Amino acid sequence: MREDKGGKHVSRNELKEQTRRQLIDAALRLSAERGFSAISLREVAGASGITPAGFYRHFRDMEELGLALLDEVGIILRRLLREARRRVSPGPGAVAASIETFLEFIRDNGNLFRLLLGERQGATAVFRKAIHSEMDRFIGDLAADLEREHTVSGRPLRDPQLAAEAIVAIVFTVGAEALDLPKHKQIGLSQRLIEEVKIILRGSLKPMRLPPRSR
Amino acid sequence: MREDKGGKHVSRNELKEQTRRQLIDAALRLSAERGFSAISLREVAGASGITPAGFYRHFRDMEELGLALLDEVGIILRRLLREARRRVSPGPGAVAASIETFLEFIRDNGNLFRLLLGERQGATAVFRKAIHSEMDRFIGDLAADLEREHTVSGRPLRDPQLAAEAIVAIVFTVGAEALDLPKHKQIGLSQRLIEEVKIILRGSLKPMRLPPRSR
DNA sequence: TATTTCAGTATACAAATGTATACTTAAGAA
DNA sequence: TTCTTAAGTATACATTTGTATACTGAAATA
Repeated sequence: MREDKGGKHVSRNELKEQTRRQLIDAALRLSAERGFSAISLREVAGASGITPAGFYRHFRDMEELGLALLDEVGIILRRLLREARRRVSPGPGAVAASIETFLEFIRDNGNLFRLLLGERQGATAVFRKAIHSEMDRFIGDLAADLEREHTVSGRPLRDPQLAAEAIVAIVFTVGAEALDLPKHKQIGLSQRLIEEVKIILRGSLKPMRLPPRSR
Repeated sequence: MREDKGGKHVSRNELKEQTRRQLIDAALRLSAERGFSAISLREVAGASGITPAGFYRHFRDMEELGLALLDEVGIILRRLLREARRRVSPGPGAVAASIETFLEFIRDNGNLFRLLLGERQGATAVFRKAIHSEMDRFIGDLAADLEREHTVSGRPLRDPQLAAEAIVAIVFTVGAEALDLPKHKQIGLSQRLIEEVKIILRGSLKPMRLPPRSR
């Protein structure tokens, strides 16, 4: 049995949960460099301080571990939107503030985002599907937010879903670039990102009613 | 030695080039399912009909093979823009036509695009860098095109580079989705894609000069 | 206290991997 | 024609991989 270092009475479930976390964290850490699909079951087990066979007490295989990681991504993404809603008051400057919040989250959870972005095409079909539904959910939530709150000078968006989709595509693409950039180079990136999101919002506004033209 | 099937006089260089192509094609074919980083040197060699050691007569390792694949991607991308310029006359409907051209190319070269998109975060740093410069080049070319040609009702774009960046992000993101979708489901996707690109172009237009407002 | 449960260990094995070495054999040069 | 070059082969080896089996010992349960 695996011993809890120093401690006494540790419930079995607690101990198991603890090991599970180690597996997840180790996988996350290892996948940062070469990507999740390139790391092996044995590596993860080793890095978590258990034997390869022990791995199977927690996950059937690496794919199942991967799905567990994706669950975490989902949680982070939802927290991200909640947080942004809490901190960012609508009005001018809201876009910039939201983007900053997003980039901050990306920095704090780099490895998770790397997983999300890196395994989007690779890996198995199950994996891809899981990632897509996570992204779709995020897009849907963002669309709802946009619909509810985003009106520029009283004009609502014509198609919040479409705008959300475009914004997410760009924000994630640029976010991925930001991930392996030294911090001082990220500033310019976030500026560009903000501009691009504004472009999308502007382009999504319902057209102004033009004053009737005299002929 | 490897024999050319049936034929007689085949120059050594020809034969080598032929094998090289087989390696490249095999790698492309194999990487379609699990992603390039998941395929082995032996697999590629085997699928090309040569022994593992023979591989080294062409590439130092898998990474070098990968870079050769990326070169091909670059060629395809440049051909894509050239073709689009040739077939699509400016004016209304140009966006839709360009997108259709793009999606067609993606379908015809699915595996190459999969490589480009799938390995964007994974793999080694060298790889990532190569992909990024390929993409940047594409963005630059597109920006030049936009600057030269895109004026909607006489209004030019404020920042073609920014618009191009946003468009490429979206087009590639959606294109990646399209890759593993049955053909009949791709139609809706291309509609959405067209809409989204239009949003960006609209949002990028230089603001109209408003008629002086009476106070 | 006696019994059961189960997270983790120890060991083993076949398969696949990247690479090194010496070789064959046809094309090309002398 | 003889000699050289080099694309591809044959073989071998140490590593790493995923997985199977029997096990240990502490926590949970009765």
